[in-house]
Amino acid sequence: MVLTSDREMLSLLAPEIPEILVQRYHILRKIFYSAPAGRRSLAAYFQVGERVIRREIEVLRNQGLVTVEHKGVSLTATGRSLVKSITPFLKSFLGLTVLEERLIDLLKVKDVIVVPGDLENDEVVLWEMGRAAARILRKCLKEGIVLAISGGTSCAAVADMLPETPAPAGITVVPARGGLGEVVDYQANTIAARVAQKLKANYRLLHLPDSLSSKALQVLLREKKIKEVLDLINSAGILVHGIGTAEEMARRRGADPREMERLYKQGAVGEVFGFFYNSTGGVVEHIPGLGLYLDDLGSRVENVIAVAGGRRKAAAIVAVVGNHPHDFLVLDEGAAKKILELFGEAHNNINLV
Amino acid sequence: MVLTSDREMLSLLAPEIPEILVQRYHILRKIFYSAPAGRRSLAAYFQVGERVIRREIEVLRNQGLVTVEHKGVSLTATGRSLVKSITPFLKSFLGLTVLEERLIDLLKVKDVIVVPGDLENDEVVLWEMGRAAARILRKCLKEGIVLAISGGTSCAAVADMLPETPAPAGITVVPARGGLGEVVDYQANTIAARVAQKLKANYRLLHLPDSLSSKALQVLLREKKIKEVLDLINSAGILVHGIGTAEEMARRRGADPREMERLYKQGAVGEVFGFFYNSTGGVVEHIPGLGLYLDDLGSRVENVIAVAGGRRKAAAIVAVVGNHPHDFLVLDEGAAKKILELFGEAHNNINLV
DNA sequence: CCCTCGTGGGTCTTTTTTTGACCCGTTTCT
DNA sequence: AGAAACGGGTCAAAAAAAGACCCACGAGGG
Repeated sequence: MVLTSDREMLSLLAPEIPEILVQRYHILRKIFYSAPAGRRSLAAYFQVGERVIRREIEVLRNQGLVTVEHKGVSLTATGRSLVKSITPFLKSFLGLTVLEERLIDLLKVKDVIVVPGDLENDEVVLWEMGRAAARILRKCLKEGIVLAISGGTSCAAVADMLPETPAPAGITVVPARGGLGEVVDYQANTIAARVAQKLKANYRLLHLPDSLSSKALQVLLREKKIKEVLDLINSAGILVHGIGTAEEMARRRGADPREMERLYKQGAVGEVFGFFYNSTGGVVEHIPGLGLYLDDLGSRVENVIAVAGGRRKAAAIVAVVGNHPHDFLVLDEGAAKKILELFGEAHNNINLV
Repeated sequence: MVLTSDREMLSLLAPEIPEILVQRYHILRKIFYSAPAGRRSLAAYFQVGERVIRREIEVLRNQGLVTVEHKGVSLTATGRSLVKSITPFLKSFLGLTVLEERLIDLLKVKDVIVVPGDLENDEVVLWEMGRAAARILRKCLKEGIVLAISGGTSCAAVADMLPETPAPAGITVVPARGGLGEVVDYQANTIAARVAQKLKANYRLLHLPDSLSSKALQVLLREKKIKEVLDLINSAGILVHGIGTAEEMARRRGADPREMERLYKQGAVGEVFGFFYNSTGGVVEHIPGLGLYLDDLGSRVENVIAVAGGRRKAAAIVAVVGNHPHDFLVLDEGAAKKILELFGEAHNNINLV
């Protein structure tokens, strides 16, 4: 037998390590995002005994990674830098590197970032995905480029996690589509504005609902102001978007039972921008809307960053990303593993907390 | 704070790891060298409870690294390959890489290999040093070259650990000096013969005691057979030698108390080939002998490999190697750390079993 | 202002793990 | 044949981990 990586050696020699490492990292990461954090709340969060957390905190404090005050536990500078920089290493530990490579291969995309954890069990994963996507986003930024960003919690996380460091000049941020849903924080307009603010960039908004009758569309397209924004959107050089499950998105768009049934029969599993995709990546339905018009997503846009997490989105991710020339995909471990399951692949990875 | 290596990160996140790792590796290594090994003998060897070993063995067996039969515990193929290939990784874990770099810098040698463990506590370390030196030796072998090797336990270990894989043709192995001491296994002649056998090379022996009167020397030098061997020795392209402490070597050479006193007063700490070095590397005494005549060791020899281990040899190693253009130095962790102590350097490394 | 809530810390008991100390049957080598 | 060494089993002691609780403190809200 040939031992390839240091990680393998370590796991072989000390099989108990990965678990410890992962748990501790998760705790550290949680503290990173929600400091100051209390013992009890952490314990509740990870669904373990308080004493367990207590012990871990003690270790971490001895290591100088956290400080513990009356307000709760926070990270030291070392701790913060550890959370930020440990990912590549931890990833190899969790077998995420392997996951990423498999997904790049299966989905034919440029790059895949798998964030450790499961969005559905651990809200921190969402922020982590946001950070990962934000990192990619920043690398794609060029002077004078137009950045289109869609709505949803994933894109909101990207906006949240985007650092406020200086960006190239002349960037314009636009929402990829019109308004959808009720929560203002998750609407494309809101997110676009927040991103623009962080990048110190200009932004234009689309003050319209996403779903309109064809007639209304025709009228609005003649509006100069709206036309301008739409042109901007369609000249975007970067696109950041989430991915929805067909069912959920149909419901959110207020589809009636008949429409739902039709979608189901057509095998729709994923949705982006009002396009419903079946599992082989075909568009089965299209809700007319204002904004990015792409039946082949990303063919015109140079950099597309898709962000989605959670096991339940696995099929949707495959449907949407797997058959389009997306450049980047950011997802979580849960979704990544589920996708491999869908492809009938075994993944003998370390199972974690 | 900037985190440089994965090892640092791991040690920071899980400080209990290194210890586990090192202990388990040491056990594995011991089994590697003395399989089949019994629980009780291992426990006695490492001076821990039998049950501790038992538990470790269980883990290792679950990992498929060892098999346990009635004869004792042995390594599986995986286990063997682990022991052989883990060294670089483990070294970084033990901070040995740092040690090596410091020593290269301090002693001004081409390369330093530090073997984990302490020769004085763990006999396995000797074999490990032998293996390390043998590896270097094999790399230096070229067709038609003359290899001179001296006596002592260290060089014997090199001979033992030398694999019997095919070597370049036309190699001649010679003892670096005449006979010394009583144990035939550790005499240069014996070792040279064993090395030659393993390399399937020719060898010539020096059937003479190392210490002779000047008169006898003169006579013998005129002997053609002896002259031939001596010429061979002095045309050596590779030299493998151990390093002795001045005190020990003087005693072994049968020095009387007066001579001992003189050596002590002259500050002799190290010995090689009858040359006694003080701590600054000066030759303070020279016992005339037959063989390699080098007051500047290695000036004519292309590749010199010095092998020595144990804390008590630290000063000797510095004296001998530190001031000569030796190419390679193989030593153990104990000696390496002691040397840094001698140089007044702190070494905050992981302390092990 | 007090009162509540969440915080870290202390302490006790229970549970689990680890370790020590045996003994036993078998194999191996002398 | 017999001694020595092997793995394995077992039980009790010890240690470590975890659970459960209470306390004093301080921030924030009524």
